[in-house]
Amino acid sequence: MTFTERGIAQALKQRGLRLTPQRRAVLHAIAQGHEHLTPAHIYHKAREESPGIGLVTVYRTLDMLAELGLLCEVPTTGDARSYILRRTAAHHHHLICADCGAVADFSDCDLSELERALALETGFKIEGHILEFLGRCESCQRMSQAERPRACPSA
Amino acid sequence: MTFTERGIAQALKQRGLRLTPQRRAVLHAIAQGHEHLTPAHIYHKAREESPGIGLVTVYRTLDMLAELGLLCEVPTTGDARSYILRRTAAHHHHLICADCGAVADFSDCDLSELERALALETGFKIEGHILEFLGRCESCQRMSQAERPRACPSA
DNA sequence: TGAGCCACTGAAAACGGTTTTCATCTACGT
DNA sequence: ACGTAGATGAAAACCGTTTTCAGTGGCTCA
Repeated sequence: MTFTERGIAQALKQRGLRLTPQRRAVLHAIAQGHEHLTPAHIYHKAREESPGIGLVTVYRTLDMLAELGLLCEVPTTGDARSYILRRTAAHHHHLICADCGAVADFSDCDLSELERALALETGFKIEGHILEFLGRCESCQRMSQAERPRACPSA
Repeated sequence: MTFTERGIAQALKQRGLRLTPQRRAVLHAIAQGHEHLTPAHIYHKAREESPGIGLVTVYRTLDMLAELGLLCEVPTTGDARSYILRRTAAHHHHLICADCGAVADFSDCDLSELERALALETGFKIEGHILEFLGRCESCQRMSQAERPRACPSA
């Protein structure tokens, strides 16, 4: 599934949903963004195009897009949820800059071996995995020499 | 660092902190639990031992324990934060049952190769990773033949 | 033993993100 | 044009978390 307006309009229509100006504004806001996006973020961007839009509509649209599989909700340890564009329908992962939120995608994880071993060992039926790398992107590396406490799930 | 009352009491004392009955109750509640624990969860369990305890104290104690490195906050896509016991000081990951929340630990992830490749490719300085497997534990597999929509980050 | 300090506590209020409710509007097929 | 179901925005409700505040109690030092 590609992220084009026509494709999306079609996907909506198939389900009896409509592509309204507000939804368009949300889509554009998202299409511009290349990092993690919080609902508030998207709300502000969308207001530039559609000033009357309410935060509620943004939430509703995000839910809808997530349901269509066009957005991913990213698991976080923070307070606010965070979405990212699902650029490809294929399985992929992210590399996230802890400072500026920039995201790089990658898809070549090979965990099938590990999955098989774990399934055998634990009796779990494994249905998926979350894999995210955390780090600092090039430009943030340059800027920062400040120290910062690190959370738990890391090597 | 091991999860014994004496060890913890000592760790607290070192920092000028105290092991109060309330904190003890929270610790016991956590020690019993073998799955993901939300603050509310812990609160209810702790009340059995220390009925007067307030939710606030639970939050404070959790913060404290996380700071001491005894708990991990698990990244989630849901609303409520979730903690798990940090059984070992070593780097490790989790296998989580989507139905009942049971957690199995494992530690033999080998992502260093992938990390190196990504760092080279993207210029990121990689500082850690999140790896969680989602699935269904043995007993939940047996119980369920109900369908369930699946979230995005999965294979 | 008493005084004072400081960590700790619980209740209540504040807070911020998200969801629900409701009356109104509007896009779309006919 | 018309009717209808989907969509909208404002306000209120909700829920998890944090802050504030007054009070308590353990510890150290005189």
